[in-house]
Amino acid sequence: MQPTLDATFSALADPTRRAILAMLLEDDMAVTDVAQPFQMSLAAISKHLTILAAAGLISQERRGRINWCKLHPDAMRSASVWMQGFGQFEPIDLDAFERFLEAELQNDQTAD
Amino acid sequence: MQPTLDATFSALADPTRRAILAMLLEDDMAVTDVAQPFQMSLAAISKHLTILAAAGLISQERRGRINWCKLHPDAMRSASVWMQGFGQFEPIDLDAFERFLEAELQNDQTAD
DNA sequence: GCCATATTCAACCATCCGGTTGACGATCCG
DNA sequence: CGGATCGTCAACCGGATGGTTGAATATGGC
Repeated sequence: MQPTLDATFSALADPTRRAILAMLLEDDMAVTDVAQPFQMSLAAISKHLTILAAAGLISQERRGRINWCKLHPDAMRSASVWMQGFGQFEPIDLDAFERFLEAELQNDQTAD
Repeated sequence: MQPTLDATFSALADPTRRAILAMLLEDDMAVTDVAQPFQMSLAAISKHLTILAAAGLISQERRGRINWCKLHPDAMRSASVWMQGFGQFEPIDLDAFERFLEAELQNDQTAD
C-alpha cells in the first residue's frame, strides 16, 4: 500500500526533512551522521526520520547498533504526478534543482 | 518573490486544499461555490483559500461582493522541479492523474 | 432604505507538531 | 565485565493548525 498524498506532502513541508532527503541523495547514512549538520537534538532528528519513513520516503535498516537510512525517491512519484497534472512543468531542470538544493542546505545546516 | 517550498508543500498537505485546487482546474469560482461541496463552514474554507493564496497557488480578485478564486498552477513549479531532482518521474501520466483527482474528490467532498 | 447575499473578522477550542531533556536498551570494544 | 556509542522512548512544552460560532462589513436588488 502506498502512503497517501497527505503523508508525502506534509513530510516534504518541513525544511529539515527536505534537507535530510537531499543528504541521502548522496549516500545511505547512519542516524547520527544525518543529525550531525543540524543544531537540534538527536531525538528530534530521529523523529523526523520516523516521519520520512512513515511516508515511505526513506527506509531504515538496523545493522548492529547502526540504523542505516536509505532514500526511496519513488515515494514521491504520486505527489509528482499529481502536481504535473496541473500543468506540464518542464521535465527536469537540473540547474534549478542544484540551486534549490544549495539553498536548502544553507538554510538548514546553519554552519555555526 | 516566489513563495517558499515550505509554503507550497504545506499548502498541498491538506486534502481539502488539494480538492479545492482540483475544482479550480475546471474554472474560476466564487468562495461560496468553492465551499458548497464541503461539510465545513464557509469561514473554514475562506481560511483555506487564504493559505492557498499565500502560497501563490491561487489568486483572489474581488468583483462586487464576489471574490473570484483563480488557479495559479505555476506556483507548483518549484516544488515539482525539486521533487523531480530525486528521480526523473515520467513526464506526465494523465491516466494516473485522473485517478488521483477522482480519489481526492470522493474523499473530500463526502457526498452527503 | 431595507433586506438578503457574500465574505471576512475575532475569539475560542482541541489537537497536532517540532522541539527539549532524561532515562533506557542494545551493541561494540577493550 | 564495564564503559562508550547508537538510537529510541516517554513526558513535557509552546506555538501552529484546522475547525467552530457569532458579529461585522460590503455589495446588490427590490
